[in-house]
Amino acid sequence: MARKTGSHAEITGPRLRAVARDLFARHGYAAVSMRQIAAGVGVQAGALYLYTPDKQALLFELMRGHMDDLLAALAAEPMPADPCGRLAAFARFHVHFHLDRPAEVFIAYMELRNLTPENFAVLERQRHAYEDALEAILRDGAATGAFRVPDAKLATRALIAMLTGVTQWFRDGGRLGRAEVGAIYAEMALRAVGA
Amino acid sequence: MARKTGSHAEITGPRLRAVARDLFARHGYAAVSMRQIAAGVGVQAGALYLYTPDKQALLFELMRGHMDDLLAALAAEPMPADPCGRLAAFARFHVHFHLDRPAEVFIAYMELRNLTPENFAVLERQRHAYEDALEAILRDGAATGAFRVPDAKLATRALIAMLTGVTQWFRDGGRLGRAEVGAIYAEMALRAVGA
DNA sequence: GAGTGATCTGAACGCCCGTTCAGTTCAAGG
DNA sequence: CCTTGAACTGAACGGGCGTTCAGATCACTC
Repeated sequence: MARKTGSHAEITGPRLRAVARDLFARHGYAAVSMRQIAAGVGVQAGALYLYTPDKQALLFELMRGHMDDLLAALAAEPMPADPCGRLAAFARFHVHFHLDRPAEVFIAYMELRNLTPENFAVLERQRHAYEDALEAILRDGAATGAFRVPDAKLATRALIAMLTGVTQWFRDGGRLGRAEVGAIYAEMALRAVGA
Repeated sequence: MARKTGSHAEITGPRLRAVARDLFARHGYAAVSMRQIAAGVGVQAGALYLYTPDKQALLFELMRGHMDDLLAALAAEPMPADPCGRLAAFARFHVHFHLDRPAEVFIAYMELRNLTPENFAVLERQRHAYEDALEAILRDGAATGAFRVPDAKLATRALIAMLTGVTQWFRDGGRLGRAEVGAIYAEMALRAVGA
């Protein structure tokens, strides 16, 4: 009964990843079964293994892909020369990027402990690379006197936590729009480091 | 082979909760089995049901207990009269309280989606009550002109996310001590709202 | 020292898990 | 029209899941 009309690898593959992403984000990696994912794709569980070696790879590829996108998008973001402008740009970028990908963000922050140690190490490196970009901005600003930060590493983590938190409450169609929210967060970030 | 020497309900009950807390925090609720918890307690799985009606209740009681403690501790915290002093006190309180309970904090932020809807509603009310305490400080400060916050609700969530983030990186014996970290976070919180 | 009841074991219940694979279907190429 | 092979099914594998419960054990009371 296989090979129904209109079923192709080019459709099933991406669909698998989309379904897995949404289910992992909603219920958590450990609580989602391959059979549930298969049902969402519209296929039997066995067929999933034509598109992924196992469940762990499905999770890892989702998370690594998200971090790849994040790092690439940050690199492509136009950055002003002065520390204040750069911090504001970073904050707006971070807020907008994360608001555009709520499912991926949820997974990226919640499922780290479900990665194998080797896969976890890869993600840690990527996360570190991203944090380094912000830390560099803060160190620059502290050096030029634009910012007052007692500890650049602490401030980096504090700001990222603050900015990422936006995904936990923001809903489209609410009281505030994305641009508005991004601007307010950028302003709070600047003030937090004494700009 | 039951009723070994030295086995008592007063020991097994609390021990069950401690083991469940640590395992839930480390591996996640969905990934931990009752048999694993029983092994940690030093008992067969069936015996756990003398101390909890089911796995869900175990999770819920841990989370509700944590929020009860949080709200009670906040109520008992001495608060200055002026908004700046209150915000600084709140920030230091939040950082210290959360650093003292890393396992509970992890569970409280990661396992909300594994609660039944009724249990989730209870936790939501408690979380809301806690956020309201901070929001009241920000509104007071905004009213007296001590703070500049375009949106008190947004600022509340931003600050709580920033402060709670401390648990994700702080380790005892590291470069910075608890009091130091609490002071820096308090300073960043004050600046973030334009104090 | 007999009896009681709290405490716990160990086996079982029905069910779901991730993964494998022989076999079936069918669009496309020759 | 026949062959091929990509795409998929459906059943099975061994194992773990949460929960229940009859029965065993033993500190304690009287």
